[in-house]
Amino acid sequence: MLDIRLLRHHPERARERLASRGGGDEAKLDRILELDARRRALITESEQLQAQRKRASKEIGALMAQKKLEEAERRKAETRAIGDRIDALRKELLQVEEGFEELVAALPNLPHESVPIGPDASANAVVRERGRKPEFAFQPRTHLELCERLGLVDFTRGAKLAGSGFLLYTGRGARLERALIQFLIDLHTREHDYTEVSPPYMVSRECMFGVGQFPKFEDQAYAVQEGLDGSTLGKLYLIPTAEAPVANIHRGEILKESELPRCYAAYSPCFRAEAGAAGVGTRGMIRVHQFDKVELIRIATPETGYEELEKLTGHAERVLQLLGLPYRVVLLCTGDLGFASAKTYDIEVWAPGQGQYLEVSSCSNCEDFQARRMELRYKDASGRNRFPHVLNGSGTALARLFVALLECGQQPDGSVLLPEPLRPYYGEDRIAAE
RNA sequence: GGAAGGGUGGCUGAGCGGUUGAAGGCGCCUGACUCGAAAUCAGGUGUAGGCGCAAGCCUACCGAGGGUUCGAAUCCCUCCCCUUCCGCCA
Repeated sequence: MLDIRLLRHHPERARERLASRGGGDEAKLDRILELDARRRALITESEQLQAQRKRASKEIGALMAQKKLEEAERRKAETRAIGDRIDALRKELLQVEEGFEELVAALPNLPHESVPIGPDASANAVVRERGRKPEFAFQPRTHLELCERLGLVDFTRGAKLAGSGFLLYTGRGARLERALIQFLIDLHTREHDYTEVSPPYMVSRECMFGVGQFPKFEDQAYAVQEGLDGSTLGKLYLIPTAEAPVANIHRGEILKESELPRCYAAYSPCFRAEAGAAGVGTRGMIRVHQFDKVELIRIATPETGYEELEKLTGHAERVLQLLGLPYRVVLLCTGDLGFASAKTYDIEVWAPGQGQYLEVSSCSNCEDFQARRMELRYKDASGRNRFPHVLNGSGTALARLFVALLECGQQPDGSVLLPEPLRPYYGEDRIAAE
């Protein structure tokens, strides 16, 4: 949620920044400002009347105490009229506020100045590339072939169980997945500064609103229904990312500045309906309805928000460095930026079987956009309550990491050599060909 | 799921229709006393919104939402959460 004061005092800046996203949201500004003015006028008027009524009520109380009942009755009748007027104003205020809030909540975050301006992914900037792409003396196989030959994932039966887009990891594939989760959590909690948390995999709509997932992307979420009657449908949602529960851990709280930054690492499965994405790149495990991910969250002061973003991105990169996977870091342009984010780095890993980079992490500073939505604040040194910056990044998504590990580590004999740091977790140095 | 009891400020705990944003205590901050500290004494100590250059003024908030009333922390209704007991259950 954007700060209404910012919109009020610097509408031109807001208009320009919103326009840079290319979503046309700047067109809503005039209406928002109009509703804001009306809203404040209504508040002022009704509060003046309330003050008047409050005074009158006290006087009536005094009259009653003095047994001046007749006069008290007369005053009651007068005061009732004030009450009626207040009710009418409040009713209008409620309506105005509803429309106002709906519009403000629908505005995306303002891109940071350092974000390149552009309409879509083609304007993203590659910030750095690391690692050497492996060269093969043979035709590298795709992860699909490797999974099949090594018996790591049963795509057919996965689809039988829940439809296309659901995976059944089997045998050594399931073990590798589990090893990766363990490896990632250990990395972020031991070498980095994260506290491990294990959140609910369903959250309330308040949480979904808090991170900016709702209302805009409601069609991308799986809604859960409890029991037979349907009365609970829409109360809980399967999380599309652990960001949804974890960023909300402190919703509605006032943290102490000395407690910042708060850093959490969480493993969770992620559920995404991917409505409208059917048919496009849906084969294999690159785009699925359920995948595992380790998510990193940092809650920091606004002063340190952007340092924290670099740090967070570095933590996610460390994963790929340790696993010896070639990757690049991409700075998203204004048009490609997520709804809640002010600045995002995507980390893409090289997948030789695909001949392309796959996004395995997205590290964002949402500034105070989410904090506002979830009423998360902190008390600064001078005792003032402020909204902190909330950052999130994948550290990292697993299905695609799995793909890159297989495709990069494949050997001429069809086995897959695992990177050194992963071996203790997996228990062997390779996935041998059968 | 059933029954009972609860949800009041940073904590504890009164209030049960009127001048209560909320007694008392604890904590915290400032000052006095002290060489210093403790103890003691005095004062202060919530959040949000509106108006105002500011000082400040006003409004709302006692789990959430509605209702009754001139007036609600106090009365009524609905919902949520917590505790205990019972049931069910991984």
